[in-house]
Amino acid sequence: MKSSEAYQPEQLEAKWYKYWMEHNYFHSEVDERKPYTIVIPPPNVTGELHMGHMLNNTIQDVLIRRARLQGYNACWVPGTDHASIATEAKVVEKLKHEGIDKSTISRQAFMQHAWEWKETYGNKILEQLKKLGASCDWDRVKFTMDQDLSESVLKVFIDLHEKGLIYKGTRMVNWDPKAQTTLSDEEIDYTERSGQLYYIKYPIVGENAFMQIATTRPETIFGDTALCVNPDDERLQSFIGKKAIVPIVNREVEIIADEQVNPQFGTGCLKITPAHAETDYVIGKKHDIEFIDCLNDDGTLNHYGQKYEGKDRFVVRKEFSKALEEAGFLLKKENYINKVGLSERTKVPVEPKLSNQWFVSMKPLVEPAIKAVLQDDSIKLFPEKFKNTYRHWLENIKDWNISRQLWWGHRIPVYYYDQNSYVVAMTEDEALEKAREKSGNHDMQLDDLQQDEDVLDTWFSSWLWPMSVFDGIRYPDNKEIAYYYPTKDLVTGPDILFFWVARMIIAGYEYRDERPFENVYLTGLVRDAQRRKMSKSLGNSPNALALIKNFGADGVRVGLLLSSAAGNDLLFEESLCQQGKNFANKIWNATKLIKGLIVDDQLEQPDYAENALNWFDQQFNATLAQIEDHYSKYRISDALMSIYKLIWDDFCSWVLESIKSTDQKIDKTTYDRLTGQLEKCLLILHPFMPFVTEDIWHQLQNRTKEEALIISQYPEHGEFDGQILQSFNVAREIIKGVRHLRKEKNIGFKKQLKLYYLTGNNKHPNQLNALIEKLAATTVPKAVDEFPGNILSFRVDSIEYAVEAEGLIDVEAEKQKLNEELRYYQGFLKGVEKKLSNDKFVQNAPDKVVDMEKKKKQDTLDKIKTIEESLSRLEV
RNA sequence: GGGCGUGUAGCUCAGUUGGUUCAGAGCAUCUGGUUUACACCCAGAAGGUCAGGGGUUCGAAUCCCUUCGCGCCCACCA
Repeated sequence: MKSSEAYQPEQLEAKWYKYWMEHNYFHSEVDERKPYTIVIPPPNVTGELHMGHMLNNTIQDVLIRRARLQGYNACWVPGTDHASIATEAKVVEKLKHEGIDKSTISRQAFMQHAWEWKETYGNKILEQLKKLGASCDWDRVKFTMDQDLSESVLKVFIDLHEKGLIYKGTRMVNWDPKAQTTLSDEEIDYTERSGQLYYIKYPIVGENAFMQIATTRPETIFGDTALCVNPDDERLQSFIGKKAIVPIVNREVEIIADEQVNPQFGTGCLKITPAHAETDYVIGKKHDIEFIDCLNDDGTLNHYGQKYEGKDRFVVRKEFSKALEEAGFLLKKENYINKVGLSERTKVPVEPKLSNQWFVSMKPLVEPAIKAVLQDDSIKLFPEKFKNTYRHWLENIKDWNISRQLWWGHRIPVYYYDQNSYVVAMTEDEALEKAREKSGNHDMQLDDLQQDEDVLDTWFSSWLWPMSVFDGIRYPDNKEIAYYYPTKDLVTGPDILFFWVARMIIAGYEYRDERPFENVYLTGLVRDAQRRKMSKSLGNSPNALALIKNFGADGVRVGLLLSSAAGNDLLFEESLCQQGKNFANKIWNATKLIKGLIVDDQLEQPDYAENALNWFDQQFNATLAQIEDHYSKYRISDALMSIYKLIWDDFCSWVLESIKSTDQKIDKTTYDRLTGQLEKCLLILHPFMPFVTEDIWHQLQNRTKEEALIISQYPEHGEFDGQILQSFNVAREIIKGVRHLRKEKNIGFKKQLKLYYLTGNNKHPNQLNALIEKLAATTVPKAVDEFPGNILSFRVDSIEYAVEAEGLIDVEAEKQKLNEELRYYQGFLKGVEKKLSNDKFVQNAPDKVVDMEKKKKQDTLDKIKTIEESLSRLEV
């Protein structure tokens, strides 16, 4: 059966991946070659391969495989991120299923469960990457909580602390009541939610009057400690300095004034809840207002909530607003759309909360990061448009809250020896030593030390990744970091430009005084055909492994890359992968054709074969130059498209069709050159489709393991002969012209046609006659002074060609067609002449452009002439 | 609210400093084709007022203004 001979990726891919691994081709060690390093954006250790990973890692693999072929010492370091909050959430969930509540077990016990989880599931995503063909150096797998990386993290914490850049402070932070930890600003998604704006009366003390306030969060009324109006608000000025009573709570609070209050919004009067809102906090601080925190860490109300104590904030909102209404304090409710910050991980609304946390002062660190990207281009962003976002963030950078109230992660290396005094140290022993010295109490014991309960933000380890994977933090002078750093390319999504990319740059300059990478390729998001984000809840995210199974890794890789310019979102459809798979099949079959040829030493090389092969050599070089240009601009999909067309159109449709013979016999010269050309195609395609190319590479010749494609040599792009390309284009147009006539007049391909062209025009590529004869199925193009009677003509450039067409000519139709053509060119000529007779044009336009216009005029005149001649022939 | 970006064929996008015959590619579509690499294919064709309007210029998809549409980032008003 034919179908069984089609390309079957599944077993082949497994076979070749194993082969590469067995021969250690992915492994890199320091040597005298130039390094080309990529560190993987470490996926979450809990993660599973999704479309975003596929895209992103395919691009990295393309870059690293190409570098390897170009003779660089290519090193792609894989690894995973401990992802503290995400992983901890999963482990908590798992324990819950087993009937274990996190709060009932010790930190130590929890960590044991978490590590078990990591050991069991942590390598899943890396195994999936192998299926995709990722040529990572698997001897170098790193995990952000490995011993060496953890020590690096602590070392940096200690160092920054010594530099005075880490401090502990009370700030309004984002609190996730479900995970019960703080979040950084970047870990919050704002979404619009329809809620209600409650208008509430606050009676004035000693008067029969009241203030109106508008709030979306009546449950925070228990924390109200002031009311505030704008000092310039004439309507409300008279209330300033008076006291109001918080309804139901019955607390007397002062009415103060501050410019921050917007008189236009709501009632113009703001209730101040300093412990539960950013603005209120600022105003509260400024006016020295009492802080009342009425919420528990889990989002329920505390004793300040009176009878609502223990109830969730949203339950209280409902119940308490009802109570206000019943007591006559609620004036009205309005529907109101406001933006609510949701925790990225747990999806619950974030609660602003006053909290004592660790921070990094960022301002003193950012200068080199601004310079590198925005001034001297030592780090390039692709696409460039992200520079703006990057600039904006860095120039307005805020201090980084790095403490998280979690267990899974790097525990903060701070040890308290009394309420307010602490030391920072790598180990307990070191801490003890320092604490004894600092306190003067030399009898202090380990038990007297209390380590900070919090762990560090995940990104506090990720920002060191390009250095820590080579152990460049602990040992700044080690050979590996000196060799592999700075890395070459970073491929990641724009969503973590601040989280991660910018911070890596900051850390790179702070700790090595050097950029962590040269180029940052920011991929777009993978969306579905309706432009929706891929998500589990929508169920629109295809299963990555199933895709690979259906279309082959090569097919999926190509499918993803064909339509994904840097920074552009990718609208994923399976048909893209189908296109990729079809391409693999195409090359597979081209190989089958070539392998099926029978070399006959007696045969001479036919002219048409030489024509085609000569042309393809030039075409290959010209295309390769284009491809290199695309790569240099990180236009990966354009590079792929160029290769796709080179192989499919140029090699298969033109070269193979040219050399094909009915008896499958072929001369040695042609055969050798043909396989050579296919091999060059395989080399440049290999980064995109590693499996099928490696397989064919070995099919074409019996190669030793040292000759594997993956470590072979990338072709240099040489000069190319424009003349050869130009002549071939003319020949190709002639062939297409004949084919077009055949189609139009319904002339079968098997009928050989007599082909003429008018003498007097010496541009016809005589040397390609054999090729034309073969591919257009005509006689050898014959130069004549005048065409014979019954012909159909067409023009290539300004050369007129004709095939004999006895009995096929509809004179009227031909005339009509020619007249249409004539009208078009006459109009065109008019335009050109008008331009040329415009003095201003001739004066102002560069000579080159004017000459071009003159040539245009001449060409058009020539064309008109031939058309008129054709017409006059028809008149006879 | 502040900032950035974007609108080109049915879809996804190229289109360098304004200047070749510049309006392009891939996919999808239409027409014809199958004993001999591939129907996961071959050959041929059709598709656009470059979002609308105005301006600068000898010349505008490209530069400027404006209207409309879309997207992203930042800050957030209780």
